[in-house]
Amino acid sequence: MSDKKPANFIEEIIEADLENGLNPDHLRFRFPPEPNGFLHIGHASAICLNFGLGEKYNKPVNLRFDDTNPAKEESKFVEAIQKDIEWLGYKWDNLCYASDYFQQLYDWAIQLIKEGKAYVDSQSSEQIAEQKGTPTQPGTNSPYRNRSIDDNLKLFESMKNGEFGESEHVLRAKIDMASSNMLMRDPIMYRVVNKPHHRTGNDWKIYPMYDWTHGESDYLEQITHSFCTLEFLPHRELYNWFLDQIVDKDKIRPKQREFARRNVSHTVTSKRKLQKLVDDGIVSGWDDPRMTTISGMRRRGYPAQAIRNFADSIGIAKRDNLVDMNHLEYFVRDYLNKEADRVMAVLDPVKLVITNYPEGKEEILQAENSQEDASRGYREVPFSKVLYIEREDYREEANKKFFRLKNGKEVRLKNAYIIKGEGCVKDENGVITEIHATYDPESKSGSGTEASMRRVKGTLHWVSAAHAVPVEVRLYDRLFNVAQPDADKDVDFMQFVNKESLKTITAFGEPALKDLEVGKTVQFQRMGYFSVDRDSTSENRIFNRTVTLRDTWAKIDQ
RNA sequence: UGGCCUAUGGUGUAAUGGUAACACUGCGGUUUUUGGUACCGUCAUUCUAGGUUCGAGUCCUAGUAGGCCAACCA
Repeated sequence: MSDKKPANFIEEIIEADLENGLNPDHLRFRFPPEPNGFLHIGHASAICLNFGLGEKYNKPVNLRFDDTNPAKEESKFVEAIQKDIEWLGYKWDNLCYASDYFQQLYDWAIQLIKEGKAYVDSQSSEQIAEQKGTPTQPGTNSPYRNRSIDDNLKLFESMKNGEFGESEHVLRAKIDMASSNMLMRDPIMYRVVNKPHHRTGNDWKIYPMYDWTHGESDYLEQITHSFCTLEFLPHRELYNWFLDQIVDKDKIRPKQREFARRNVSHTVTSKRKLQKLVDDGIVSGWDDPRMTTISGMRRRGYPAQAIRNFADSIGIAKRDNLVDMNHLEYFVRDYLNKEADRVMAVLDPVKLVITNYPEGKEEILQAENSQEDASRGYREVPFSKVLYIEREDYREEANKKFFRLKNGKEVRLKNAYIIKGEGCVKDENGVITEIHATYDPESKSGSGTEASMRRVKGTLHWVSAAHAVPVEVRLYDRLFNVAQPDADKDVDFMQFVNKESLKTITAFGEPALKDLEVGKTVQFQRMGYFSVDRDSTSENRIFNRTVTLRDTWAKIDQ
């Protein structure tokens, strides 16, 4: 039993089982992905649930690949999925594959046939579908339902031996064609698939269906609690029926329970839709930083811990939900605020000339790496007469709500001096090409002088023009401009793609940017968090905007 | 025109028959060498109608709304 109060109904189920005599030493969970695609934010929630349970109770969690359909599955997904789970920071106990159980499943199927509980149906899939009925109408029995056990055995073996083509025969459980649960209407247990399997090669010509495989796999691994999403709720009856046929009373009987899938706004997670975004070139691939795949979020610079904190915070329940993307972003900022070093980079540069600063003079200033954590120390930043600042940080005139640089008013250059706006130079189109300011030599940051302590409302980031490092910056925004792009089945989700979800610019950064390694995330002060992309070369650093800072000025300015 | 699941602020979750709580967002404010962070304040008669009870968000009934179920997918 856990020392903590149950956080949700899933934990309550576990606690109740423990109180009713389940030996806590037997607790075991599993995460069972199908290796037919990349993991996304929805999977991340399920991973955090199952592996989180393992951590909470200090009990093992298996990673099991549900690889029963060689037509869709590939080993590259097996590898990608493992990488994603490891990146999230979880460790599985046993690495399992449903395909490891093919022989056992086959043997049990033979047993069911011998007990008269399964039969070979030789109709087309259309005929079988027709007899299945509808949710409001009962089904009818297959003409092959009462085939002799011997015939069933022989046919099933022939299926296994590859003597039939796909769809000629299937093995069905004999349950109840009139059940109100469609899944109990003689569900298919095996079908012929003429494709090599990524692990078993050509050993098998028949492959077990999900329902026949999943519960039995849980049983073989002695999983106590098998948690899945709500759409599997009707499968529970069948899960239990299959277990009833083979379970040994002295062993753990796994229990399936269901929770509501957790959805995040402004994104899609269906494999088909993600593929479409890739195929249409809307994104650069499955790990494009705009994708809410785990690999995409990793590349974007989202910390694994932020995703875990997010999953933890949204909880788990049974009602439909749509969690706002800004909730996820909150945890990204929350984590990065504490963990990311600060640097200065100017995204939309305009020249600032300090007119009273000596020509040719250079100073090396000390800049703190983090206001949140002094122990992270200081770095050196060069200062000189000509700098770059953000174009939006200067106005010739502005009201007093604008506390950035304007003519005749003072502002502080972060880690440097207090300056006063003196004017600007414009080109023939009226575009500002150069801003002029004077500095107060007594006001150097950290000097301890009275002038340096002067209270000035605005603080700007800057980069020395002569020392500026040009870097490519990819400004990412939400991929969709509506909360639920796929809410309406009759409306194409593609029309909600945000055309401005990526803007690529060249920014000027302080020299320290050159040394950041791929995957490192820093805060560009006042601008947001940026992560070094793997497309970077030694000459050209490329930064992905992970997330902006909260920006109350942007709202005021509107 | 069947069966099953669900319904608590803008969003997500909690309250296990006894004063509707927490987080995010929004709004207002304090602090600040990031208009960031931190901190403070503020935003709900729990889908509707009946019933049980001293007492109902919680239990019961009916309604309403949303979701799931008719792949040889998982």
